[in-house]
Amino acid sequence: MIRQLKCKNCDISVQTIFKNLPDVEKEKLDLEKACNNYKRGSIIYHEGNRLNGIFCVNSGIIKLYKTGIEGKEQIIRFAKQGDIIGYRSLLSEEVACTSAKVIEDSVLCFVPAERLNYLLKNNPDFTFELLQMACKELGESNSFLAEIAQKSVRERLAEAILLLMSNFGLDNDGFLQINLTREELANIIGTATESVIRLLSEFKEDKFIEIQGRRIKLIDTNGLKKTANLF
Amino acid sequence: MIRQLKCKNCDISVQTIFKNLPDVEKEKLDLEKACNNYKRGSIIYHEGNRLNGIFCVNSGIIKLYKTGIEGKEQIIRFAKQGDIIGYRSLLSEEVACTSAKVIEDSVLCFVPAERLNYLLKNNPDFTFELLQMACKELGESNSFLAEIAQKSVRERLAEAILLLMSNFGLDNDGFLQINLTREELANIIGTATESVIRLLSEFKEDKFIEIQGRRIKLIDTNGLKKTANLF
DNA sequence: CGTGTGATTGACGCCTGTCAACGTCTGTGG
DNA sequence: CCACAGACGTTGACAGGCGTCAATCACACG
Repeated sequence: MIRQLKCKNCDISVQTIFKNLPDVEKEKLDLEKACNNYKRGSIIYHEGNRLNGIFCVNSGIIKLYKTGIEGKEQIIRFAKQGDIIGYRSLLSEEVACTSAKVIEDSVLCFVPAERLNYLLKNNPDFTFELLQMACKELGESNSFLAEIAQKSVRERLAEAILLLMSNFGLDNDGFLQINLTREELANIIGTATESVIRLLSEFKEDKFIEIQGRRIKLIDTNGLKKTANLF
Repeated sequence: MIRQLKCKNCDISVQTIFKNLPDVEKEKLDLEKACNNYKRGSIIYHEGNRLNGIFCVNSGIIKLYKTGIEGKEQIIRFAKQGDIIGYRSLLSEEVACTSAKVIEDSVLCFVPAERLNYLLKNNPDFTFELLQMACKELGESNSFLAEIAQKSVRERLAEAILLLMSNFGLDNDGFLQINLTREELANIIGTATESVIRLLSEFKEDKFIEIQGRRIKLIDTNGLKKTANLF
């Protein structure tokens, strides 16, 4: 447990779903929520768990994934500063359809289900914003589905790298601001680790990227776009 | 244009998202909505269109799909009696991310955006139900994503047939109550038409199904479940 | 220094997409 | 009523993308 963060003063650059709540609601929220540190590798919740609240990401990166045949992970999405996780299961009143694992040390604020339900009942604007968020996520999920179903592994990897760029950005040296293992990259696009390794080497030869361990430096995004069949 | 259907008396067996609205709201809805007949093959809206309302399916079947490279369709989902379509784009304030095409003659009720927004603003319960629906759909989309990314074409086809069964049911003779072309089946699971044809023949030889033109009769659902790696 | 995790490379072969040819059926127009 | 076009279904041949297996290397950590 770290010092309690105050929603009212929450100064993270990316705003959260709670940003438009009146101050009085934020204060009530502060009284009930719990903020915690999570180390890389920690599991926030497992697929099949029944959640009793949602988590708001104050810092760090979480991966949400489903476990398929023989334990192979399929990464569904990432959550970073300002995102919330667990809301889908809670709202649809189903058990969690993904597991959530920390891939970069994180601080998460836990909001109990009762408080969320209270907000939903008494703040129509809040509910509407959540609805909008869910619809956006649904659109992304649908797009991703079509990509995976129709494109080759090479195209998908190029596109995944571009997506990671637009989600997490580049640092001053042009490196992706998220570092994944080869296996995690493979689990985003649904392929084998070895395939990712071979294709990354090809992208390097094609001068699209440079590689330093897990860090990927973007050199030629247009080349990647062409490879991914995007225009 | 067919005779106006009345939400208040809407007697379709599957209830719609509007079911819990107070009668007074249903009456207002009736004054503004427009009901129409659509023939097989009609396009309701195209990917990229900006929608100015949503459609409620009174009867028939609609397919929602994205168009990929070289015009290849990827079917995202089907909508049948009681479902609504177009709400995702409208709520997220984006252009339509799919096209909607009639695959079985349909009657659709069109609800203008202004009326929907009015309902969202004044009926918190309605908004919440919509939120729940979006979250459920998101869960399905995520599951489907993992299936497609990780399973072989054979497994996916078996699973798709089972999904169609649970969505549309069987008639008295055990036939799926939805008839798709081989190409449409292929576009659900992201494969080539020829592959679907070959695999359907195999499933027939394995005594999982029987085939009469486009109609598929389920014989051994457990066999299909095993083939799909489901338990 | 041993252990474990992750990265890499090579060999191998099957699944599956593509291309081409042909059959079947339906609706349309002469 | 027949010819024809067009959509859909089927089958075969073929190649190559990509998954799998196995061996080796690199690196961190206790």
